[in-house]
Amino acid sequence: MSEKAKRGRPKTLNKSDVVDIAMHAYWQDGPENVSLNSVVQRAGVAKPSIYREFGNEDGLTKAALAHYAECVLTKVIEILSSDASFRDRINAVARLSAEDPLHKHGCLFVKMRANQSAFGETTRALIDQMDAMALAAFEKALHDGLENGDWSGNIPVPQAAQYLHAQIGLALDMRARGEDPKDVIALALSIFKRPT
Amino acid sequence: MSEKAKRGRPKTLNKSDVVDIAMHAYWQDGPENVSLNSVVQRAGVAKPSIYREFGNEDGLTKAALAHYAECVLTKVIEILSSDASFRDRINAVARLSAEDPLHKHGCLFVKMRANQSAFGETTRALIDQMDAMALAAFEKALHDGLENGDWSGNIPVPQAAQYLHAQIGLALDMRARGEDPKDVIALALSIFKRPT
DNA sequence: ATAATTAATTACCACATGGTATAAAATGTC
DNA sequence: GACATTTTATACCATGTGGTAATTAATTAT
Repeated sequence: MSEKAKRGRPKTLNKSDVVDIAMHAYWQDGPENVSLNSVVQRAGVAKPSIYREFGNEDGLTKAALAHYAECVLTKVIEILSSDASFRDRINAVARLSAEDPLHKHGCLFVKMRANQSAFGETTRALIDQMDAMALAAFEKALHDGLENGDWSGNIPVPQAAQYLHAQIGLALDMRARGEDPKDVIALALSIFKRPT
Repeated sequence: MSEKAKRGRPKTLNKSDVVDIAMHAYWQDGPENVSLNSVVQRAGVAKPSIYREFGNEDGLTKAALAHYAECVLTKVIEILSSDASFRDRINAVARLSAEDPLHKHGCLFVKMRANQSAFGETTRALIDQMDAMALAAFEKALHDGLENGDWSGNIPVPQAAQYLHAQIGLALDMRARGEDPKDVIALALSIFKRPT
C-alpha cells in the first residue's frame, strides 16, 4: 500500500514484471516446456529472489495463472455478463477465442487444466476455482437469455452451460494445436439457433 | 519370421510385453508423467535392453502408440467403416469414447497429440499419420451416409468430418479429466439429426 | 561510524532424466 | 575346451530440475 522507505537494501526485482514474463512464457510455450530455471533466465533475475517472492514453483505458477485471470479471463466474463443479447454474447466470446490473435497460442487456463497433475496444490485449487467461475458465467448468460426471451431454452441450463464451456475450451485447444476452430465452433453453436 | 536357434545368449526380454506395459503406463498416467526409467522399472527389464530394442525414447513412445493404434484405434475405424447406418455408426463411436470403460482414462492418441512437442520425430510423425487416418475414416462414414441416404448432408463433408473428429476428441479429453462427456457429446451430435 | 536489516549474487545440493560403457553370463560353432 | 557371439546386469555419465546456504552489497537506524 504505502511506499514508506524500508530498511534494508532496496529491491531491484519488479514482482509484477516477473509474473507477466512467467505468464507469457507459460502461455506461449506451454507450461510443460517452461521450467522455473528458464523463467529465472527470461526475467533476468536471481533464483533466490523468485523464491523469496513466490515461495516455490507452485507459488509462481499460481501467480502467473492469477495474472492471466485478471488479464484475459475477466474479459470473457465481462462479455458474458454484458447487456447485449444472448446471441451477441456467445458470438463475441466465440470470436474472441476462435479468431482473436490474443489467443493465437490458445489459452493458458485450458493448457494448465489439461495437466493439473503437473502443478502444486495452490495452483490446482486456482484452476478449479477458475473453472467454476467460467461455468457460472455461462450459466448466468443462459439465464439472462431465458429472462430476456432471446434464447429458446430448448436445453436445460446446466447442460447448456457445460456444453458452451466445453466447446469454447475445445476451440482454444485447437488454436493451441495450430488448427482453425472457426468452422467447428460455428457448427457447435448452431444448436442454439433453432429448437431441437 | 523363422525361429532358428541363434548364436548368443538367449533373450529373456519379450518386446511385445514391454510395449504393452509402456502403452498402458502412458495411457493411464499420461505420457508426461511416465519416464523411460519408470517404464524400465515397471517392465522389470534392464535399461540397455530397452535401448537395444527401441533405439531411444522416441522409438519406445512410437512403438507404444503404434500398439495403441492396433489395439483400440482400429476398432473405431472398423465401426466407422461398418455397413450399419450412419446414425448407428456415429452413435457407436460416441458411446465407445464417451461411456466405454476402455476409455476410462481417455485416449492415448489424444493425450499425445495434445503434447506433440514433448516427443521425438518419429512419434510426432505417427501422431500426424493417425490423425489423418481418423479424419479420413470420419469422411468416409459421411460419404457413405450421403450415398445410402441416411444422412441429410446438410453440412459439407470436410467440415462435418473435422467437427466429428474434434467432438470425439473433446469427449475423450473430458474423460481423461474425470468429467462425464455424455451430455456434451449428445448435444454436439444433435446437429446431424435435423436439417439446419 | 557502527550496527541492523534487507536484497542480490554466487555457488552449491540432492535427485531424476535420457543415454552408455563395460563386464559378466549364456548360448552355438569349431 | 577355446572362441565368437549375443544378451543381460551393474555401474556410470552429463545435463537439467526444484530448492537452498552463504556471502556480499546497499540501505536505514542508532
